[in-house]
This record gives sequence, structure tokens and C-alpha cells, in this order.
Amino acid sequence: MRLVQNSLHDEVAALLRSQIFEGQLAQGSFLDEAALCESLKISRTPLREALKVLAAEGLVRHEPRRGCFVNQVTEQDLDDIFPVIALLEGRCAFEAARNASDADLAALDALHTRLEQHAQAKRINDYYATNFIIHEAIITLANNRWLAQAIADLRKILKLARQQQLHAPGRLEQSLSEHLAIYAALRARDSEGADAAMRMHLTRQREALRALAREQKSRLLA
Amino acid sequence: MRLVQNSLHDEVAALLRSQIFEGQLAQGSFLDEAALCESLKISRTPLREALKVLAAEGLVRHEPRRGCFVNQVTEQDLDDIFPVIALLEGRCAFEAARNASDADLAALDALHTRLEQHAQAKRINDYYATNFIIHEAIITLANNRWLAQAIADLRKILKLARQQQLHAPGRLEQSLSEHLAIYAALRARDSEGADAAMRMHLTRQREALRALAREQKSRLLA
DNA sequence: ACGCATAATTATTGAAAATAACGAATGTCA
DNA sequence: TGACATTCGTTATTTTCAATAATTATGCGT
Repeated sequence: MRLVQNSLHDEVAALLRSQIFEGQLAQGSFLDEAALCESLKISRTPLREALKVLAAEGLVRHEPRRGCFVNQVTEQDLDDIFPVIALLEGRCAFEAARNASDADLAALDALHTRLEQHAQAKRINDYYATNFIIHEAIITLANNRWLAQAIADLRKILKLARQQQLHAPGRLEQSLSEHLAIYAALRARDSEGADAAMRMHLTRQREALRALAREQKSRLLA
Repeated sequence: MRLVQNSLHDEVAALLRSQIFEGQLAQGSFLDEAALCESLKISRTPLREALKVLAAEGLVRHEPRRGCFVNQVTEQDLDDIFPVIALLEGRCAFEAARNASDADLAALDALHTRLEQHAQAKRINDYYATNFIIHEAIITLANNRWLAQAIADLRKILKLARQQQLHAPGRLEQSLSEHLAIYAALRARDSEGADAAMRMHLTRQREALRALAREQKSRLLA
């Protein structure tokens, strides 16, 4: 007896999505319908519907009569995506600075306190979890469904690339100070400043990732 | 014997999309699977797969066990979407100013000449067709797949709202001068200027549309 | 007799399984 | 050795069956 309200293909899509994000379905890998049906204990119809959704999201590509493949994300893609996300999240920060109530700012204050504590204690995972929550909070404060959607779409692709996201040494402190700058601008209700600080934050993040990728690459060659 | 290369559900999705854009499937209307199967002479599975794609695109919404409905776009949605598109297309103009070769600029020059001619002759449809081509050209020049994708996603929603887009009197001249400003900045390879001019263009477009909506509304009441 | 609640019926979606079509790979024959 | 044909694996589509929600009708209580 299933008492799910949402349709099966939605659940399947969500499951596949997370499997892709976690690297269980590697980039570029072929998705065998029969095999997936077997492992998920479902039939092909809902699976295929889920694959259509993931294809529309850009997570997988669909080659007619060939099947589905997990999409690959290149460094070039990251170079293209980050500036766009920076723009969009910058806009969120801009709007958030205008929309945030005192209560909202208080909530943000608590989050940033936690962020600082995690950074100090070098709890990297906790830091990034809180970091994520703060970004989400700012997006929510912008109160623009379509802006949020555009960001979410791009973040999905980013997430695909960051399966085994390593964290650069020293990045934590840098990231923290950037976040505090964003927060300061929000609290001062400085829209332009918040926008600029957020764009800076994401630009720096890309730079940190790129440095990391370079490092990995040279390590491979060594 | 069918020798189509692209899958049926893709074709169906494209067809439904255009039917939605042209208003044959009105906003908010219920999509009867059986009836659509009948009229398209296909069976339900490819239709449902197409509907999943359209749902992921935001054109239709899917209520479990209820069916699919064409999404409605409100004035509020337009207020949310236009600033985001302005931001994104502004960025395109920014990048285009850097990337455009002399040949690209020559092509743009020809397009703007045509645009001016259409405006002078008040060939509204031709004007908007050329206008569209110019926007596409600038997006292409930006050479950022993800930026283009984000814009395309939002444009789909806009298109849904603009089924019977009327054109405000006097908007043609205003639009033309804005476009010439964008072009001038591109030719001068003035990234910032192109960005600002493009954002201005789209902001004005929203204003024109809003004025039109207000007018229609008051006409309805009269 | 009227209104509300409940139960049965109907219409429509959701899932599964079967069938068809296609492409690729492999093996055979010239 | 190369080209062609056949077979196999996989995707694409159709068909069928099951589950669920909306609607309508019926019965009970007031």
C-alpha cells in the first residue's frame, strides 16, 4: 500500500537526481533503462518520464534511439555559469536589502554567528551547510519566484560538477569575510553594496575552484 | 513506416508549445489527455512524456491525479521576470561588446538598417521580427550557453503571456532609438554602455506593456 | 420536504507489460 | 578483406489494467 501523494515519476526523478549529484551515476555514464528499473523496482514508464524531466533540467541528455547519458560539466561550463549565478544572486542580495524586515535580519544574524563558529572550529561540512542556508535565505528574501528558479536551474548543473568538491585551504576564512560583507550591506539596507558583495563572493568562489582544479590536474601529471 | 529521427514526444512537446503560445490552448485550461491523443493521433505515453517536459519548462503545471493545466502568467510574474531578463540580456550585450568581430558588427548594421526601415514604414510585425533577430544575435555573440538557456527559459514564460501582445502607439519609435543606443555601444565596444542600454530597453518594454495592460483594463470597465 | 452526508458510479490519471522499431555489432560469404 | 545480412540489445510506442478523485444520486436526519 503506497500512500504517496506525489506521482512516482517525481520521486524517481528526485532519486536519480540525488544519485547523479552523489556520483553514483557518474558523468557521461549511460543510463540503462532496464537496469534502472530493476534496481529501483519500478517499470519503465515512470522511469522514462523521470528521465524526460531530468533531460529538460539539463542533467542528462537524450539521444534518440540511443538512450540517456548523464551530462558532463566542463571547466568552460563553470566559467560560463558562475558569472551568471553571480549576477542573479547579486540581484537577490539587492532585493533582499530592500525587503528584509528586522526579524529577517535577526534570523540572518543568528545564521552568521553559526557560520563564524563553524569557520573558527574548521568544521568544513557544517560551514558549507550553513553557507547554503544563508544563500537560500537571501534568495527567499528577494521574493522573486523566477529569479529563484533561474538560480536553482544553474545550481543543479553546478552541483553536478561539484560531486567531490574539495575545499581549498584558506578558502573558509576568505568565504567567511565575504559573507560578513554581504550581511553588513544587507543590514545597512545597502542594495548596491549587497549586490556587489554577493557578486564578489561568487567570483571568488569560482577562482578558488579553478585554482583547486589546476592543482588536481598538475597532481595527476606528477 | 516512420523514419523520423527525433522522438515523437519531442515533436509533440514542440507542437503543444506552439499551440500554447498561439493561445489555442488557453491559459489555465485543462489538458485532456484522451482528447489530445485523439486530435494528435498518438497514444498517451508520448503525450504524457511531452507534458512532463512542458511542466519542467514551467509552461504547464501537473496536479497529481488531477491532470495538466496550462499555467497562467500574471502581471506580477511579468514584474518579476522582466528585471531578470533585463539583467541577463544586459550581460549578453556586455559580452557581445567584447566578442563581436568586425564582420559581426557589419551584420548587426544591416539588421539595424532594416529595423529602421520597418519602423519608418510602420510595419509592426516586420519590426518585431527583426527586433527578435537582433536580440538573438546579441545573445549568440555573448557565447555563453547557460546565459542563453536562462534567457530562453524566461522568454518562454513571457511568450505565454504575450499571446495577443498589442503594441502601444509610439512604442515603435522609442524601441528603435533604444536599439540604436545598444548598437552604438556595441560598435564602440563599450561593454558597460551596452549592458546599461539593453537593461534600459527591456525596462522600457515592461513599462510599455504595463501601460497597455492598464489601458485594456480600464477599457473593460468602461 | 429540504439539506447534508455518505456511498456508488464514472471519468481520468498512473503504472505496467507487451509489442514494434531501430541501431549496432557480429559473423558469414564472396 | 570488405560488404552485406542477420541477430541481439535497447529504446519507442501502444495497449491494458489499476487506482484515485470528482460527481452524482440516494438515504437519513432534522
